[in-house]
Amino acid sequence: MPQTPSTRWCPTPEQRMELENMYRNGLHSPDVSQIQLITTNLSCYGKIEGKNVFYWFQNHRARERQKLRKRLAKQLLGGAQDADQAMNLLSKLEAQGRDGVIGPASGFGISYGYDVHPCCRPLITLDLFPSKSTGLRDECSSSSKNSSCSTSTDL
Amino acid sequence: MPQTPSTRWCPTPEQRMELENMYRNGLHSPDVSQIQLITTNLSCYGKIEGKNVFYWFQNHRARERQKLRKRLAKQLLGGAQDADQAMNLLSKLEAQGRDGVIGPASGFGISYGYDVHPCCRPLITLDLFPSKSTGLRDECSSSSKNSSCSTSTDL
DNA sequence: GCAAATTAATGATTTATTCAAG
DNA sequence: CTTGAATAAATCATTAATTTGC
Repeated sequence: MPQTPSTRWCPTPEQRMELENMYRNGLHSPDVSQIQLITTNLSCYGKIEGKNVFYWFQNHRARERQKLRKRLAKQLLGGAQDADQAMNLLSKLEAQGRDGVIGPASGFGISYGYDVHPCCRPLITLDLFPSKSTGLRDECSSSSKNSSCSTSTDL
Repeated sequence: MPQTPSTRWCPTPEQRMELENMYRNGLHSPDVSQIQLITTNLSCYGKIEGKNVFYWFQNHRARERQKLRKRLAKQLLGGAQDADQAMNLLSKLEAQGRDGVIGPASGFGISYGYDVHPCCRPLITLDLFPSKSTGLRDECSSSSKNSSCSTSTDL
């Protein structure tokens, strides 16, 4: 390697402070002209380019969000309230389901054997969607994990 | 409210993950039999009913659509004024950077004496986000702490 | 105190999504 | 069904903190 001539931008404290202030003040996704303006103004503190600003905001958004999300996810593990108005539409569903062919009898409308087993295997890619995958991308990568689990998959 | 009378379904992380995976894999609108199958399979992770699955997909569709729509509206409408906005961001930014904005920032190299700000004044609250504010729903918006500063916004 | 080694932060790239146009 | 536009998520890579042994 020749020089490794400072391959990546390193914000000065002033630059960082300004950026953080802007973010805190509500500027989370600056558009191009805003980025240009920011860049111009921050350049007096040191070398900086538009893409640096762009990346900074992108990374900051992502990391703030991930930080926040982790906290919420770990703390909020439960929370049920509010009656479900769902019943209304559910009737529609049930009606359809009745006409359906699959379930032996167990309509999925109400009640169920709910035991919170950590037992089953991922069924993510079960063959639920037959009409989608005509080779645009590698849709169902992996998959085929169809692990029983009471699947009366008699499709 | 120590009771939370289980009025509303609360997906387990596994259930949510599975649902999101299915959605991502292209299943946006499962029909009744698919919903039945999903419900049966996910029930091993905890209590779940067909209507929950149905509503989950419905809400997820709506929510995704809203998210994206918001974004588009923000960019296209907000930037339409200058006609310069709806560009490819990065290419523009890179071009800007390559053109050299100011100079090789002489003086922020390795020495850790970050006292390099004898030039600019606070530009934190410059008028970067005047009327767009992107605050369609989240963000704190507000801002507007425009501290005079007389930034000649001469970009 | 100081550097080599290790770990944590964070800038920059790549990848996978989304809905909508064509 | 394919492609366009635009991320945000995931990942890679390099810089800064820190730990450690001397």
